Amino acid sequence: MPFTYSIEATRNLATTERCIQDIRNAPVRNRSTQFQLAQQNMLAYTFGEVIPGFASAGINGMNYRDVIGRPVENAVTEGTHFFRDDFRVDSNAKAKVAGDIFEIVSSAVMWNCAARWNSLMVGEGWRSQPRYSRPTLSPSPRRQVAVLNLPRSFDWVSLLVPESQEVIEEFRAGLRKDGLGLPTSTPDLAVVVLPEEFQNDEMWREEIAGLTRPNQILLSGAYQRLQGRVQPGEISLAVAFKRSLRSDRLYQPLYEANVMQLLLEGKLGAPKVEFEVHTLAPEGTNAFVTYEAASLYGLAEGRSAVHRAIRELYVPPTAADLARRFFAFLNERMELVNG
Amino acid sequence: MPFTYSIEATRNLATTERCIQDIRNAPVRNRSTQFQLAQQNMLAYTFGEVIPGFASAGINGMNYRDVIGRPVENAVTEGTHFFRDDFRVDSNAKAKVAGDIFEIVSSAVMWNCAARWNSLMVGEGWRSQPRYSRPTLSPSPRRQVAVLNLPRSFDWVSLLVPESQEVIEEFRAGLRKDGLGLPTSTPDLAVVVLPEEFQNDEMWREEIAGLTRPNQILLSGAYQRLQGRVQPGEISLAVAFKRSLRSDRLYQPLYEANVMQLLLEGKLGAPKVEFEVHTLAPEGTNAFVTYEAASLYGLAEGRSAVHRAIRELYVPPTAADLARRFFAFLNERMELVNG
DNA sequence: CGGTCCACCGGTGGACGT
DNA sequence: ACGTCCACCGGTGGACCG
Repeated sequence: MPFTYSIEATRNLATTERCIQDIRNAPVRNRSTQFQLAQQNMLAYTFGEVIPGFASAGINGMNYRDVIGRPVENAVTEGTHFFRDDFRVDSNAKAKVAGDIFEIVSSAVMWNCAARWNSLMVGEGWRSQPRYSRPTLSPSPRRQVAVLNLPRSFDWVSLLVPESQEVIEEFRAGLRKDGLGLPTSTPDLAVVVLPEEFQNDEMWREEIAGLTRPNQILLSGAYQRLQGRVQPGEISLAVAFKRSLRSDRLYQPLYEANVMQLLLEGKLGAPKVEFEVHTLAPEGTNAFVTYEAASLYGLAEGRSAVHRAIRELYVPPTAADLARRFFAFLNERMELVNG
Repeated sequence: MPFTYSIEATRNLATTERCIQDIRNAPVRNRSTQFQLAQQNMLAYTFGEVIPGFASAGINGMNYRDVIGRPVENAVTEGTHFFRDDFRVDSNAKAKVAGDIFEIVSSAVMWNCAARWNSLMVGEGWRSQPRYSRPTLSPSPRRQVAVLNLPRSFDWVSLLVPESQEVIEEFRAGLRKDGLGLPTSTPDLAVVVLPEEFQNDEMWREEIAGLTRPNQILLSGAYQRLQGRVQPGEISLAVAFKRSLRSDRLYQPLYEANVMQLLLEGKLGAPKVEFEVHTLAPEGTNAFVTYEAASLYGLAEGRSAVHRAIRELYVPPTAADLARRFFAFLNERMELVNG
């Protein structure tokens, strides 16, 4: 499965494995979709043997926006090849798939970073290909992490150990008496401290070679292994991925960060909740200003150590930059965990 | 200008007044748009002599979703008439225009409600056509209101009197020292107490007959008259309009309501900030749950009188329902203003 | 008049439940 | 198989600025 479109590779695909599915004779009720962008097949096609940042220097250092755009590009090439002038997909289809791909590929990059990091933490040394500078934090198996790409409809509270969930539940019970609530949703990705019971599992130290369907399932299902096993202070990082920004599309992360900070810092005594937003097209500077907003919870309490709700709006230039930055983050943040 | 498409009316339009503008020979840079939905012309065409809720019984009681959909429907009819098979607009064009139309038409309905309300408040009695039940609050010129459809890029803080803006500025200055901020944006619409200097102006008591271009300008520019003249406690209602909902598109109002509550209630001593969301297609019940969220500011302070950030998610069945509900709101809320 | 910015939302691929 | 739900974002018309 090639990163660069290959007519030979495409020809060898079973129709169910193709990036474009012709559904003109099996339409979805109430939709006019003629061709589907089979997003999981697209990932397997373009990234089946490639994880950016852990591939060739050419890909690791390639403009990340172009890397992320490649699956749709390849799919359109395939669709045009098979269906010529009949082929058409709505811009909203590309938008949806491009967004999911940015999230899934970035999660995979961070998954491999975590694998490499964990391998160092258990005393296996620092892998050298491709080369990243070795973190300086003193290794400890207790400082391993898990990268969790969280699914649609998720509630990040379900990651927490039962005792912590109960604290939140009691708090909510009080609110419910007044017809109020404080629903939680989710960031796209969470980095958590690897619970003790998994610290000898090799799977958390294995870099994946590509986003084959089995590896997609491994990464997208990883969260299930950790539900109910994370301490409030062990949610080390939350990330929202937005391929491009619009001024009205900035607020789900901003709001969720505020809620996480109220519950984790305010009710559960956790240290600062690190929540960041990644994008490839910020479209102006307004978003950077919006994300300077102070965390409302800290403000209202009149605390001295008020901080931003969103720690940073990050625009990864290349996959290698994303990886380097994540290693640096781990090197700093994991010092909080007793080695 | 007919609510129902009329080939005769269309024929009499100058090309600059048409709902569809052919820009194939004058394309916008970096866009592939062939035909523009001229939204202001569309409003003038379909609502030039009609304000729903203040029109015929047929329109006032018509499904509001259909009312709001009419301008795009008429425009597509026009485009098909003039350009046959060449005519095409992207779904995102319809989406943008439909959203703005929902906002502008709903603002016009509420503008006329305010006019009728104000006329009662200055002692002119209760207009009877079309019939709405007479509010019971005792009339006072000081209880007049202004309905402000706020523009893109607006900052609601600019409505406040200078002294209040200064309080907020000082608060922000303190935050800036730590590299923090608390930027404000805006609801789509604000209902404010009419400042004393305007309480004899007739314009605030005049119902408009339709959304002709001059009337569009009157309504969209009204906010300029009140900037710097509103007391913190006089922002009576904030509204966000969202024609349809998606789970990720709920949060700008939710966040902005929280910020307004922190600043107006917390820093400026205003009573409860009423912020609501209107939609025509909630798509499930999830949004109702999301909007049960307690206001974070009140929560953190541990106050007794905690309330929701968003008071209600409202789905107007008809324009008459929207009008009735707004009259009822004014009847209740304006009691806070000394008569 | 051209370029930039703003905030609009509907069409989507996949997960899940019946 | 089918229906419902979820959260993805890019193409827009107009305001504003130089």
